[in-house]
Parts: sequence; structure tokens; C-alpha cells
Amino acid sequence: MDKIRTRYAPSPTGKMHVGNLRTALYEYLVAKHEGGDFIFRIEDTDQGRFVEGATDLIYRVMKKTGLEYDEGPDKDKGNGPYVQSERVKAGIYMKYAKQLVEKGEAYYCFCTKERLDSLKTPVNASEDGEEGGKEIRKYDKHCLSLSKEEVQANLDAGMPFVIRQNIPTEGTTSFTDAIYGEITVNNDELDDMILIKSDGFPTYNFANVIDDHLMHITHVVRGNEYLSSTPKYTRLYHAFGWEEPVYIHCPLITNEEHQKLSKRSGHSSFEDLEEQGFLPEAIVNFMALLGWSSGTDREIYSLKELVEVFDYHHINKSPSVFDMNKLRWMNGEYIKALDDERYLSIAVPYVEQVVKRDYDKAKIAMLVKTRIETFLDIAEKIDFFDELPDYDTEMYVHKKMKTTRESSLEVLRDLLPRLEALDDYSIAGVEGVLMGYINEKGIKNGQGLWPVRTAVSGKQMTPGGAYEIMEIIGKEESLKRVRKAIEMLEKAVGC
RNA sequence: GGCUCCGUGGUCAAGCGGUCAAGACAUCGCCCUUUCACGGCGGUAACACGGGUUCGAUUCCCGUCGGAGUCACCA
Repeated sequence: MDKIRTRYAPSPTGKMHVGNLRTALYEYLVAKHEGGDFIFRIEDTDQGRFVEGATDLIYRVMKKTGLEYDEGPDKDKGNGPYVQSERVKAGIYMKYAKQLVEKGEAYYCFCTKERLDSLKTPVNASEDGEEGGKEIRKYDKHCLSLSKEEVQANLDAGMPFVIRQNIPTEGTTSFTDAIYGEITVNNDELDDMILIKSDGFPTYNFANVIDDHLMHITHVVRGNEYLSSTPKYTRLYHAFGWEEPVYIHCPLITNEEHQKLSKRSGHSSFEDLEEQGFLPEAIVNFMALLGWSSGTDREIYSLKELVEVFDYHHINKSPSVFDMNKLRWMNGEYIKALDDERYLSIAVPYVEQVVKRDYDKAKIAMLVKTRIETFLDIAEKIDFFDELPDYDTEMYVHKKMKTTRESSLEVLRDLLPRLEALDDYSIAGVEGVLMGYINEKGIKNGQGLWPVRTAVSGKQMTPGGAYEIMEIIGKEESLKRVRKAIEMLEKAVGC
């Protein structure tokens, strides 16, 4: 069997949509699992939608996610150019379009926008007040009847034209998808789609077929929103007498409302997710599992491991909801598994945004490592380091710890001189003093520790306990906060 | 609306004629614990419905219902 070749062919029109990224990932995996080639091609045939810099964005994401391609614009292995606008200049598409015209499989069309519009005027469904369905009519093949001479005359006169695919009005067209099986449609449902636009550029559908064939793509992986246009591709391949690739249509990724993920879902692009504190490898892992399963219980996979186990026959048919909750969980798993060096390089900047004082940022970061799911979670967990929040003495009352305002006040008063005498504010040093006191008094750990942690943090819950916090804020600040607590408690208790 | 696809817990998802219908996230409870988290243990929760086929259907077929996608000189 020939070597598998897949391709990722995005349009540079903006951010990297997660649906596209998932497709890219599957294409990469399909090829790499079989030791095949993964080709990267830019489909910039719509000059109107072209966004400056979007191409760089795509390169960046490919790099970050580790989707390394074997051929691409900057890696020509003899199948280039890999940018469609350059291929337009080379006259590739026009050449093949004309070939189709010769065969009667396509034809020139000179219809104006106005005529086309009048053709597909929606039916007004105002009768029953309901929206009703819009009625869309296919192109009526008006220009198919033009004689060769008429066409030539129009062309000579410089009339704008497009080239359309000539689809028979009768019969059926079938294709086989690796996931969905055989699909058949009636030809009369297929529109004579435009192959070459009036600006001379090919449409996506046409360029795709030409390039996939010329670049020897064996497996076409794409979202299943293309399922309904695939019969037209089939007709194109047949018209040329080319062999069709294996089609692998992936199920859609939807939002919580079960609708196709749109640009403004908040988590629709790789960039959005990155900004929300997600790790590229977690995103990749999560996406792989959206629509595919290894068939085992295992869920955490590196890209390399995915390459080993990915079998596209296990791709699902039904759409899957993008579950932010699970992504968050998975990201948390990845964060926990990060080696400290890399973790700190990412986490410390987030810490620095919140903690301006001269505290050990790395220590603070390490405190939250097992407590966060995304890096954005860091901020609210460590805000008390810089400034003791206003808190109510009610916080000292804890049922399970068996603490009250009175008991807390007593503990803190007892502890204050000992803490003043202490110079070693390391975890061990602080622990020595606190536990020494607790043992001496014969009270429960919680009774002694809860008031202290509350005093130095002013929060109900904190990453780390009293020792860790005091080690970080140091002697001076610790004493300040304990004194403040005593003051507040005295006022509350009334003595 | 036409066409196409899809239909196992709230979500992801095993299952491919005979299972007490896995597992994960979320949720709830317990344990661990100086709080929170981590970790450990356990609970609640699903085969859309109706006909067939079959000794036997979540699994195969048909229909119904429900959902989605698509119907551009966008990809």
C-alpha cells in the first residue's frame, strides 16, 4: 500500500478555531500512526477574507501544539507551491477548469448577480406568521446552452465570467466515508457549483480537489459540515478520471447548546484557551478525545502516545459537546505533572501580577501547584499575601476545629511573645513554636493552628497552612498580622 | 422547508445479539488533613419512542420523535 498522506489546509482568516485544530490533529495522527506524511497547505483563495498575520498565527499554533509537518510552504518537497494564491499565479486551477470545459463537465457562465438573485428569491412565508423555510433554487444552467461561439464572443468582449461544474440532472452520486459509510444523493439536489470565480481564483471546493490530487493526498480528513458537499467532489474526481481519496469526516464539536462552535463562544480558538490559562498539551489531549476514543480507560496521552494508539476507525459519528469542565480537570492534571522548572516559568509571572511585595514568588507558586486547574486560578488564591483582607472575627469560630473568638484570642495572646522571640521563620521553625505550644497546652492541632492561619491570611481557605504562609511573609509581617488579630478579637469579645 | 448525518447518565465515552450496561468529568457522601486542594473510598445518574427480525435486542431492519449540519463568486 502507498504511504499515507494527509493534509491540513486552513484559510488564513483569523484565529485558530478549535474545530480546525482538532481536524489538524486528526490529520496529523492519521498520517503519523501509519508512518505517513502530513502536508501543510495554505488555502487563501478568498482575498476578501484574508487577514493579515493570520498565516503566522497558524504557524505558531502548529509549533506550539507540536504538529510538525513534512511538507509545507517553507518545506517544499517537490509538490509546491503550497500556498494556493501562488498556485493561482501558476495557472494551475484555470488549466484544469478548462480541461473540464473541454470534456463538457464544466461550462462558462456569464450570469449577473441580479439574475442569480432573482433565481433564489426566498419564498415569503408570511402566511402563517412563522418563519418558514427558505426556498433555495439551484442555478438553472442558463449558460450551459450558450454555443461555443457565443461564449467566445462574450470572452472576447471581456465579460466577467465564472466556470461552473456541470452536474447531470438525473441519476445519483455515491461516495464512501470511512466513518459514515456509503452515502448516496440524487444528482438533482446538487447545484452546479462554481469552480472558478469571476476574479479568476478557484473556489475552495475546486482548489481542494485539484491540490489534493496533485499533492497525492490519500486521506482527506475534515469536519462533517463538508459531508453534504462531498458528492460534488466525487463528481469532480470522476470527471477528471482521478482516484478518490479516503474520506474521513469527523463529528462536529459543539457548544453546550449543541450547536456548532462559533467564533464568539469564548473558547472557540486555541488562542482563547491559551489566554484562559490552558496548556497546549492539555488542549491537544482533550481535543483528541473529543470524537475519538482509544477503547481503553486511559485518557491522558501525550502527542507521541496518541500517534501510537490513534486508529481513525474509532472516530465517533455523533457530535460532541466541548466540555470546559473536563478540559479544566485535564489541564489541572497536566499542571500537576509539570516538572517544577517549567511549571515555575509559567506560573511565576501570574504570581507576580498579584504579589508585588518582595516575597518568594516561586514558593508561592509551588503552594498553588496542586490547587489550580488553569493558571488564571492563581490570582484569587494568593491575593492575601500582599494585603491582609478585611475579615470578620466570625472567621475564628469554627465548629469542627472547636474554636471560638475567645479561644482564638487566648491562643494568639499566648503565642505572640513566642513568635516575637522566634527568629527562624522557616516552616520548621514556625512549626516548632506552634506545635510546641499546642503540645504543652494539650489542645488539638486545629484549635491552635486555625486561629494562626486565619490571623496571618484573613481568609477562610488558603493554599498551604500557617507554617507555609508565615515562612513566606516572614517575621515582621506575621507579627503585624497576629497583633492585628488580637486587637480585632479583643474588640469583638469586649475585654 | 429540501437533502444529509446523528441519537448510551448533565457532559465525554466503552459496548459491536446473551454484560448486574465499563471508565472519566461534573455532582453528592465518607476518609485523610491545621483550612483549601491533592490523594483514597463509595453513592446518585443512561441505552429517545414504537414496531419488527431473533430463543434472546442497547446492539440488526423500518417508522416516529428529537437534535445537528448543509443548501454562497466562504472556507
